[in-house]
Amino acid sequence: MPVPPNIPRPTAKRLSYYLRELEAQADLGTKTISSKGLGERLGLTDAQVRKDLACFGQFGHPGVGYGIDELTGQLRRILGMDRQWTAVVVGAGNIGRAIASYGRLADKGFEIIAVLDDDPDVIGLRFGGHEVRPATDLESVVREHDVRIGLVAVPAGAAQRVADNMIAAGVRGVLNFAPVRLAVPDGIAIVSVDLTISLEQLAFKLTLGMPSGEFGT
Amino acid sequence: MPVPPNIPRPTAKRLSYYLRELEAQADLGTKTISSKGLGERLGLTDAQVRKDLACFGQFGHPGVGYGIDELTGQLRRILGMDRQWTAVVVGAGNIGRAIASYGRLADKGFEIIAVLDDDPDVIGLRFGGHEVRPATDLESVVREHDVRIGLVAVPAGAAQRVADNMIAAGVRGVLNFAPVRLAVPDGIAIVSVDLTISLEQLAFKLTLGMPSGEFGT
DNA sequence: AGTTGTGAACTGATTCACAGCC
DNA sequence: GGCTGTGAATCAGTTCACAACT
Repeated sequence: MPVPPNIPRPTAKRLSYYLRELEAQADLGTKTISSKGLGERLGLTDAQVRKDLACFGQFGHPGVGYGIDELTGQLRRILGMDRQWTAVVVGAGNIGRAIASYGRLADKGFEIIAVLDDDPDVIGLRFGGHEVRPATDLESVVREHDVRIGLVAVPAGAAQRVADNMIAAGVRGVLNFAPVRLAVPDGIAIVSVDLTISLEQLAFKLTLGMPSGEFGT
Repeated sequence: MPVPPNIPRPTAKRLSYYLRELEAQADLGTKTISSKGLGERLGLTDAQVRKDLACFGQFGHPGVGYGIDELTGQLRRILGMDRQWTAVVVGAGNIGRAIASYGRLADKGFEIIAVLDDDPDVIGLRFGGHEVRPATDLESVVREHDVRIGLVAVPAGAAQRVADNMIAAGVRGVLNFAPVRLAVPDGIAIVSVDLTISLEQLAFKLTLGMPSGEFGT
């Protein structure tokens, strides 16, 4: 079962949540979980869970449920979490520092190769074991370590330029924390996280009294 | 036009992005924008933009487009961005510090009333003008300032407990940065941001070579 | 000509419901 | 009895296409 076929977008979003929940269950020592059980913990129907997982093969056991270790392994493989990912952070402001200091990333297979900034006052400081290097090192860092992922943690005004530089240097995917939409060429993956927008969504739910659906928000 | 009717969920998610883009355009001095223009900048079709906005009334001008100031005002009102929101941050680790120091929030109408933590080594430190207070102050802070929003910036193991405390104290919406799904009672809004999941989604796109759709990811 | 607002058609996702298996 | 996998039915969101307006 080498490459999965065409996956519905909403399914793709839920996969990571399945994995997170399965790992939590594994820590609790549970060995098996049903689509109903998994769905309940995630606010999904049992049918939804089964349909999602069935996209990739049949790893359930009728009458029993899903083996947690087995399914975890499958999901890790599907999501690409069975390999190591290399990443570079540009921007050593508040967000960049928080990322650099966030230990859990390494456990999950994301290795931060370097943290860069162009502010001379910041270069040389250390965060989470990374000494901040000059932004001009970007290209050599990416090339030498074959870095695949770039994290944009600079202010909005610099974000597009930084992303362009990353991509020019060879990065294949960008995680953007700046509050702008970045234009990227075809074939480059992008995901954005915007604190202000998350807060706005929350405020909007509050003003409306919306039902608390979760995913992707 | 007091309360809007039932809004499709995907529309609700896009609203904040419309507002962000409109504000960016306003800064550039543009006065008017068409559904096509707005859609292009956000990776949406013109029809999509019009349908979304039409949910709330008719603020477009045939042959001309949408007045940027006018539409910005409407969206601010719809999203609840015309009022001030009060928030409290619990957890003064990496993420909590980054949030406390993030100046842009105040501009957007989100006022951080206090930053709390239960670690004696951290209490008393200052971040972004906030002195970290003991976590036991939560209830009094929320009651005294009628705080509506709670930001959970603690490790996974403490997140549910902190959220429960916030809600018991009177908070109405929770923005969760911990990598767990929080259970909240009906009527409480919740939005989650999980760095690991964002990175996983990105890695997944990379392994698949998926088209770069954007929203909610 | 350019653009909005909207019903109708279409596309895609979710839920239902049940056969087959443990 | 409990559970999965899946075709069929339903539901929701998007796109189309066009009348109305400037």
